[in-house]
Amino acid sequence: MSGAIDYRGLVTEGLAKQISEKIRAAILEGRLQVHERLPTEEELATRFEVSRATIREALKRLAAQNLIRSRRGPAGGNFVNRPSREELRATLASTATLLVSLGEFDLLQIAEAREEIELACCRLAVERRTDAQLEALEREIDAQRDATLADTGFCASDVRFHRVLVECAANPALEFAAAGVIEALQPAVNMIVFRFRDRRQVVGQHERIRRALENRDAEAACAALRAYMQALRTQYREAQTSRGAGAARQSAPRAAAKSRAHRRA
Amino acid sequence: MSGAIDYRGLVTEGLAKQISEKIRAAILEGRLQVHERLPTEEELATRFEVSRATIREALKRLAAQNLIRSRRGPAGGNFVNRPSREELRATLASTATLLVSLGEFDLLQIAEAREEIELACCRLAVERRTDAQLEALEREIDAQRDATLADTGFCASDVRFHRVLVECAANPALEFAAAGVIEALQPAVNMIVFRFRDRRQVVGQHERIRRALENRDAEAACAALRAYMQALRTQYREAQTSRGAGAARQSAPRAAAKSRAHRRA
DNA sequence: AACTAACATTGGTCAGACAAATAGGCAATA
DNA sequence: TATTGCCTATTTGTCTGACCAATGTTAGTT
Repeated sequence: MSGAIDYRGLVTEGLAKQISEKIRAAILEGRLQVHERLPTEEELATRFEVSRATIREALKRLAAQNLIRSRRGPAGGNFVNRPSREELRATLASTATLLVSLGEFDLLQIAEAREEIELACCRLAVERRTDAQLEALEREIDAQRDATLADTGFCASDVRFHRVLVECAANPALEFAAAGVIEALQPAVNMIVFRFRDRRQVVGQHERIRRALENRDAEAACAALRAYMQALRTQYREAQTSRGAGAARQSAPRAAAKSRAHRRA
Repeated sequence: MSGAIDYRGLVTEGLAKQISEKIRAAILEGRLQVHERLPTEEELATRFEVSRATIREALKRLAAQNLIRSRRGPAGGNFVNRPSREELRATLASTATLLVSLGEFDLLQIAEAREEIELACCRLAVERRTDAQLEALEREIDAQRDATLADTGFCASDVRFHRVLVECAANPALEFAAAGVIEALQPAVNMIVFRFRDRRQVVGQHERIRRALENRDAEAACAALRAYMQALRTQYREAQTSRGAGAARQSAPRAAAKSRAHRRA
């Protein structure tokens, strides 16, 4: 009969991977506290009965996830890291950017997701925004009014404006969810914006949003955000259609590289 | 004069890290296509003028991010990975779980974020849901009605129900944003739910949501979701207050471990 | 007391070797 | 013919042992 043997369950993964999983689990389950020091690499090698090179490969995996940091010297070693907000935001944004560059998301879908999340933020923000945040928004608006500002600088300021808007909602979890979606747009926006963006319109909508937050007027804030997103969507569509021919030329080398590549996996 | 020397720009980071960044950049910028094969470790070592061990540590960093996969043998090598949706969801959920376990997020904040995002999904879902998705929701509801289902199974089904709900919105970007926030709750919910969860109430609200999606009634769907979240919040609060004494006892060993740990960094 | 130099500890890198997996070719066998 | 066993080349996985580099400690010197 065919069910007589359990074909699965073989441990085929490398030692380094297994070890990194074990340490990772220890961190996630709290058996290793933040800022606690791991045993030295030598001792880990002894305890796991593998060589130090294998331990180091395992530790590199964790370091890549910012779960540990390492220092040399007598007081050195490998320490459990407390990931900072900024690092996590960067990780998230990088993942999201990768997804966009692989073509997993449509720009219009991202815009829709942004609209929904930022609308929620607007509703919460009118209650919770601080004066300092209002000033931060104002600073970005001022920066965006500067006609000598380069396009990349304008886009960066745009992203910062919306990041502050999300922060006004005073909900780290929502901030976390929004970070990927907002930052993922930046490179795409940068590619499009150089020709199509109407700065005055954008600044005007930013100004409307800021004023609505100041007056704690949720309706006005949402309306302004909707207008902003509507304009953004229109610009995307214009850019997409007008880039049709250029995009085909640009993507040709990639296709060639793809067929040349060894794809034996 | 003081500007004669450029004091910055010293490379203090390890070779492995620098190399992994270079390869990572090549992937993100499209110079390495998905499924394309990297040079062999030996050749990379030659080209970068480092040892193979260093190359391997660099590759491990990328492997930890699921950017590459490796296979042995003549047709083997290191290949650029196309991250699957499922892997990314797992990565996101793991990051979110870490944040929760580090106490970065309050459960009530997560609930608020979930409510906002899932409300948006409900509004979109009533227009876009498919019959297959309705059936998937129905299946989870049936599973949740089974009184013999263990608590962990009930929670898992609950998470799946809401995941399908998010999928109904037919927006991958929104799905991406929601994944972390929803899955981050699972372990916390598991810890709380064993005593406090009223299954019938949960199932009833799930049923209301499903029916509202079936009838494409956005108002009803949102109302049911709000009720679900309200109940969840109440349960959190009950659990938090009633766990006051027990939590103190549970956290004692951790505090001891913390003071015992070498925190020389 | 303050500075200096040697020392010990620990991660970072290197070199070379062998083990293990895997594809392809080749021959023996039913 | 089709299957099986075996050999070989290639590439990643792991091991060993060594030395380099950073850094806190400590003893010695001024």
